[in-house]
Amino acid sequence: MLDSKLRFILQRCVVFGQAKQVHGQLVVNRFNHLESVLVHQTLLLTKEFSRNVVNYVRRILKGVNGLDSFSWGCLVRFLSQHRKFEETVGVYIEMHSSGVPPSSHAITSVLRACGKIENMIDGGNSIHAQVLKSGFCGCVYVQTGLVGLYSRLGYIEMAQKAFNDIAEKNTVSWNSLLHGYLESGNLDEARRVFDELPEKDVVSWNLIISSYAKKGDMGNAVSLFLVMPLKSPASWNILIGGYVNCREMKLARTYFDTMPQKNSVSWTTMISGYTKSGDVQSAEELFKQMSKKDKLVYDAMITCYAQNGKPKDALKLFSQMLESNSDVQPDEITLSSVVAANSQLGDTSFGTWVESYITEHGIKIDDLLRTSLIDLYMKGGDFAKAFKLFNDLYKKDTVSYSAMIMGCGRNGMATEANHLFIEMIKKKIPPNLVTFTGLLSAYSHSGLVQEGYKCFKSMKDYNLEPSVDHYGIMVDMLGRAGRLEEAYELIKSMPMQPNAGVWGALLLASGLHNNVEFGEIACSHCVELETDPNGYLSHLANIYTSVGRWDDAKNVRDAMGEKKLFKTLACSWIESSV
DNA sequence: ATAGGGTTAG
Repeated sequence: MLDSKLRFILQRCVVFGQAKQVHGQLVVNRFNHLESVLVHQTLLLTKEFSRNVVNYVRRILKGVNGLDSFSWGCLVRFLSQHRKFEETVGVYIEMHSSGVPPSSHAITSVLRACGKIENMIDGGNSIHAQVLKSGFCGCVYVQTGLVGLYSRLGYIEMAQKAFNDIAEKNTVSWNSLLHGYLESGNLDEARRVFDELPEKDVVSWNLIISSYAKKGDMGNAVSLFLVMPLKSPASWNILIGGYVNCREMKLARTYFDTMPQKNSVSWTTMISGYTKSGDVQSAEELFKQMSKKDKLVYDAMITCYAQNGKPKDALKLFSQMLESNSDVQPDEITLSSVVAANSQLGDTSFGTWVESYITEHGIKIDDLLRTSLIDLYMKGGDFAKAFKLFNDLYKKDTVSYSAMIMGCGRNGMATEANHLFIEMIKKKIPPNLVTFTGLLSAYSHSGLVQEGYKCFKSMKDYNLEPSVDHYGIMVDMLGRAGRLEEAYELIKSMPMQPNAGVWGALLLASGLHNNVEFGEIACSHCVELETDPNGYLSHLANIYTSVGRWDDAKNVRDAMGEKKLFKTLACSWIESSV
């Protein structure tokens, strides 16, 4: 009787944020057995993740005498719900080694966490073994947790086996299996499971629809969407996401505008869609309309600016994010975009700021953030720092190698670039177009034409088709070396239309070697391709001057600013060059 | 159990 009254009072107190005072009273009055209620209530009422709450609960758990399976389970579940998966596993292990038997909540939560961590199959297996010993092997929730674990880690046969063992399967069990087939890419089998599913709920529908949407099969996605009996906001968001992936922003917008209950996922999806299609203005409009902005929306908008050549706007928004006293705090994802923005501005000093910010706020530096820092330091010429960060990478990949090689390329460090390239090939890390941009510019800056040529030719060995930019670098390299004829031949052999950059490289080289013939050809193309031709024309005029053709130089200078005149000039040059 | 944010070139 007393207990139930106390329980009630306790709950009210926690609601009013007085957990700590109540806890003191409990200890003084030796009502320690009620501490688990306190833990439970505290965690239940904590909607946002809070480090303080976790520390507080852990302190209580450490102080509790005797086994409190329930409280530990609450904490494990809390961590898992807030996506702190490594910590979930850590606390579970701590609980286990304290001799506390796991509750079913603890098991399902830790299984979920294992499924979200890469290479956690061993951990998952040992928990599976514990389940078999624990007496929870007949519990649907735990068994379903096992299906989910194997599904997420990609062991679909194991998932199917765990599923078969469930005596009374519920919809969640079915959905977990469905998820497994979708993850393994077996859409046909997934569809079979879906069709067999006795009581489809909104998640079953969302799962199958999202797999069609991910594949870009919007026809199937929409027709299922239309017939599903009850739509959740997620259903709408899945469709919007599907259209975003197909770059069908108009259609995405139609669904976004018609959906009855937009949530912040809907807004973020739209903003990142506009980011990818370069429509900063539409993204900005949506962002401004949003009333309650969460961290992910801020991230999306900062990235939008950073990826669309507006690094200053990215930084402005970032400082707004820091100033707002709400609960949006930057993390490693925010910072990777912010660092990228600073790289564009060439502000290396920012690196120092970020690094101290990271230490102060306990943000973990992951490989993506590290890669953006590498780029920042390489651009700023702080090679020692960049190489240190590079060596600290947990897993070096195409992007991080390319960032290094690009940095070497910019700074004419051909030996280092080549060394890095050989290393990545040895490690079977596939190079991409960016890698070769870096490599070629390294050779170009060092005047290593032979090596550059070989490198350019080798692109096809990696199934890479050189882009306009690669041709541009090659033309620049050959041209600087005085091999203008070859450069011109290369341009003529291009499978795509040369752009102003390519012709500009030839023009520049013609200037370096006072070559009128190629200078005229190159200039005429540049003039055709660009709206403002004066820079090119002045280059050409200089070439004429350098060979003593004063009249021609004067003609060209007169033509500057007069569209008609240079058009006629351009025509005559093109004719004469054919 | 389903839906949203990140790094390398131009």
